[in-house]
Amino acid sequence: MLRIISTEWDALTQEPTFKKTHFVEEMGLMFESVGLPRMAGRIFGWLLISDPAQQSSADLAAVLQASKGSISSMTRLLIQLGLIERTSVPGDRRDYFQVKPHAWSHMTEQRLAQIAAFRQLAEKGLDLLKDDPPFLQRRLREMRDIHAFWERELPQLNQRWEQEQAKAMHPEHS
Amino acid sequence: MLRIISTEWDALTQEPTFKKTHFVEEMGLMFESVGLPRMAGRIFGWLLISDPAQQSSADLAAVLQASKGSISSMTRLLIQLGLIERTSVPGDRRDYFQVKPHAWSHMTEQRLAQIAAFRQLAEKGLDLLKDDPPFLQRRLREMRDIHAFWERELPQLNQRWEQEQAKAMHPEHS
DNA sequence: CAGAAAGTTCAGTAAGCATTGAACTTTCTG
DNA sequence: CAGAAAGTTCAATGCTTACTGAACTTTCTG
Repeated sequence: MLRIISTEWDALTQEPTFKKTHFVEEMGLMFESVGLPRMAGRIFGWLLISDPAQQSSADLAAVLQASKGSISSMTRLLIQLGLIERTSVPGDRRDYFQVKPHAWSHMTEQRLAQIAAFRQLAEKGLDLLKDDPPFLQRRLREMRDIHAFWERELPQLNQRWEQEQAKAMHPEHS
Repeated sequence: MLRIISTEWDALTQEPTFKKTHFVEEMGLMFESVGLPRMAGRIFGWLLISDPAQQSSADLAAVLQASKGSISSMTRLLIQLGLIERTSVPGDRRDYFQVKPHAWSHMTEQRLAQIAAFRQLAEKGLDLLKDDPPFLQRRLREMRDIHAFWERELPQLNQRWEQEQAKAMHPEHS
């Protein structure tokens, strides 16, 4: 049996190359640094470089050496975060997962919700200090104002990104 | 002994009011939701509403019911994050902590570093797929492009904020 | 409808990390 | 310089939470 051993031909074997494993692990660490489970990062990382782009639970479990249960709960989390989606194929009992197009805009919305929460908390704090001298309120005013600023500007920026994307898709309209 | 019991007069007793405790706890949860230790959030929360704005380690330990060790390591973390700073008073052995002015701009820089890391990781991934058909590369191109976009735009937005702030401080120059 | 394959749930385990408390170091004071 | 107060470090602990594996449910096939 001839077996081609190369970092380039792993599409044939569907075994992750050393470099690809490394990429997957890096994404795992990245997710951890943002406070998300490492395994969620691994799954997302693999779905970014896998061939084909759609991978079943069994595929993921095999490649990432993880249990079915872990794959199940982490894919659920990733779907909830809006980073991946589930696709099904007629005549195939299995579900497939793939990274969701425009996943990152969705991430921006999540971020925005966080910013809004911080602004609201700052306002609660200001209410507690409403009878205190202004210089004691400064800390909280700064917190409130900058978050209100981001809350105002980020959606606009996101919109601009989406417009630019649309333009890049139809360059003949420019 | 006459003891004034009121939610408004706690500046005299330096005991946190129920509402203030609640604020502190909320900030703790907020920090957790961003992947930071809850105690760091509590400290930061208290420093946002304390009177005076400067608080010693002993103050923090007493108000937050935490150990000296915990205060020590969490203040170190907050300083490293750029959220608080240490101030010393001549003729006073103690160190005081206070929220750092413009702390949030510093947070933006941290965020920017994260975005840059994501863009770089996307580029690593693209390199792994450089011999694959373009449609397999799309996932990573999108990730790379949007992060490059934020990397370009966020600093500008931050600059605009700082300018607006400077203007608000010297309205006579407008 | 029986059997099998796919997927989910959940109790138990393991690992990581915040937190404590005690020992240690540093810094100031009389 | 001795003593005390402030602050840091670090080993041990407890808690949270990711992860596993087995039992269970669902969905498809012959």
